[in-house]
Amino acid sequence: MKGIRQLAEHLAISIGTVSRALNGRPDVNEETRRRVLAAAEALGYVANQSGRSLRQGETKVIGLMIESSAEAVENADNFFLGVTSGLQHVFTRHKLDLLMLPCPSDEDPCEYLKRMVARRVVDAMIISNMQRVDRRVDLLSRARIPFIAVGRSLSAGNFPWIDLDFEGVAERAVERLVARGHRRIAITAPSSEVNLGYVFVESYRRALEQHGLPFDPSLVIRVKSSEQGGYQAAHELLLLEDRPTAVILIYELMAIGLYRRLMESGVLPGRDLAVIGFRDAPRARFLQPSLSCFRMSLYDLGVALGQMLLARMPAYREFYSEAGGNMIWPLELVAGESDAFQLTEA
Amino acid sequence: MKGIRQLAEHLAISIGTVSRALNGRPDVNEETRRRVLAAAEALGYVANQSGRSLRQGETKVIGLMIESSAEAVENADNFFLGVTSGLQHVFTRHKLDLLMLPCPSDEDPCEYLKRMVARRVVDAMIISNMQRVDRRVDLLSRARIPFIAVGRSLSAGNFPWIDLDFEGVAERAVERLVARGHRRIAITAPSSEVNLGYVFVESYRRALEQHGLPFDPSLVIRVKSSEQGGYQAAHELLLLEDRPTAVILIYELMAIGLYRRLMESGVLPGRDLAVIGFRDAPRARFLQPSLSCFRMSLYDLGVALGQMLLARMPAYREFYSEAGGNMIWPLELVAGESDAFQLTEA
DNA sequence: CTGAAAGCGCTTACAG
DNA sequence: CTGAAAGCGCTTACAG
Repeated sequence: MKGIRQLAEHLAISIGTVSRALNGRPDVNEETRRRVLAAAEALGYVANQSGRSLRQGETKVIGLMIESSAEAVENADNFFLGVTSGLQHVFTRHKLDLLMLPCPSDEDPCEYLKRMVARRVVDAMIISNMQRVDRRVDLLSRARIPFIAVGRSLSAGNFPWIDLDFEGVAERAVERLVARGHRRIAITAPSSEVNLGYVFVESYRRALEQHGLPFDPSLVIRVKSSEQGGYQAAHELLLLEDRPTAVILIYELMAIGLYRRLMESGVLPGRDLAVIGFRDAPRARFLQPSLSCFRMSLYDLGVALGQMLLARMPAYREFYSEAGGNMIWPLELVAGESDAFQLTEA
Repeated sequence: MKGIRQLAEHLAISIGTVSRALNGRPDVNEETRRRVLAAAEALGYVANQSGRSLRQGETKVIGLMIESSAEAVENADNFFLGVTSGLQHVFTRHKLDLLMLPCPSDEDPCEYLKRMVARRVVDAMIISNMQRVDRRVDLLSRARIPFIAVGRSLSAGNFPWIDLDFEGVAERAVERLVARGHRRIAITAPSSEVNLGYVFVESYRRALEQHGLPFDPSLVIRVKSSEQGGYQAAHELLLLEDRPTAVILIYELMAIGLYRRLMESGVLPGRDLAVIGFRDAPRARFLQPSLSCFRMSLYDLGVALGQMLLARMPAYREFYSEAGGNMIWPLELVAGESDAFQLTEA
């Protein structure tokens, strides 16, 4: 089946009526609609998206931009696939399709986005991996493309985002460790300019302050957000003169490499060093001793992102309360054995 | 900047000339072309994709279908992000964009694909997660959409695919284990209808045969392709009456769960049980003792997939030799300590 | 309730 | 080398 014209000819009615029937317009005879739908089904007709998009000025596609940098490829823990389900749950109701736009690692993310937006392949965008200063925010704002970001950024005053509750994580982790007698608490931070690193370190600094503990820059260990980074972090940690008694990790998979390096040196997590991980990851669940970490539902985050995005789109606004511009996504502590010991005064 | 019309007005020339200049047609005055390109750049004009697609009958988009089932979300080891880079490397040359089409977990993959194809959002498709009988092959063949599959299937006589060398993996794994004195060699297989499970088990059966070993169905342990599956596999393996002395794993991350369960029972991989993993995964590199497994380049696989796909597309055929319909992708053995011991006669 | 027609933004024969 | 015009497949006021 080629186009609507062929379908109309086959039914011996006009293309206008076919279109109206297919699109559920009320002003169509029910018998006619039935015939049209049956014929479309039988002949496998589905409207050409380019034709629709061109006419309607919208594509019915939402884009999720992801970056396939070498680091991401090696280490991403399928954060996005998880979020995707939740997003689709929301979008499906409105017959919107979600497409993932992978930015090639050798292309500037902002240029890539500009190209995709200008070509009008999507009606709205979800961006993530927010940088401290992120030109994409400006780009999308100026182009008036509805968008939502997974993560805060210093860029622009006011744009919609949902970010993980790094403050809460840092606060509860520090509190928990302090309660167990720790005074020298290290933290890992990403070596890149991704904004969450800054947010996390700052939250940690404030949490220490609340407990009257000094902030020691040498305890902020900057490494790649990967298992290798975790290994490296443990390595650096072991070399510190006045070795910390606890460490808080920023990235879910770091724990695996960290454990490995610690054990090579006979340092046992949960006995010689308290470890608190970040997001609960399936891969990390098998760690021994079990890792204290924070849990969240990627699916629910996806749903929230989807709803907040649609609330910004004129065509769907009515279905969703604006619900403010942005949101801090809570994480729940999952207590493990990796920080269960009480530190005895050395 | 809205459309080509505005750009043409601004330059006081016709839209035809603007289009030709932008598309690099030779029949344009160089001075004119320069002006057009400069204005487009300055005003941020990029051709609306719907307009182009409609006129040209092609979208310049290649789709990569991925399935975001719960299992995939939990466990996929970013196979696709890795392949993506290689694909883009090939597509970029032809100004083709790669989009990932995530099939919602509650939608039938074949229906989803049908919808995407009928809407004409892509010019060609890459499909994967091939089922034993996969209706998508038929669908795409009949719709005459160029496509390539990552994986074989029993469906249809002749369609283009690249699959991993399960035969070679099974052969070399068995050979290696036999050389170390093993006679009872277990294997894990996926519990689903995914075709690679069948291929792998059959290859294993043949490899045993070559060494005069009997095929014992109880040594084929069917579990989910995940870490949890690996844990489960170890559990079942330990319960076997005549316990095997070696096991070959089908999925990269299984090793993590398997190690965990073995160690809980005081069974040490590489001493009490020989283990050979499948694809080398970053996460598995930290296993202790180090895992013998097979390595491949996802990037190179992506390049090969991209080239083979373009060879099937009339518009790009000339740049690529057809190079046969399909291909077995080799994997290289990475020897570790998990199977390094010689089995002494019990 | 239905049909005829316009037009979304582009590219491309066709004239000149 | 450039312009005017047709037409890709749709949807949607507008008549009737």
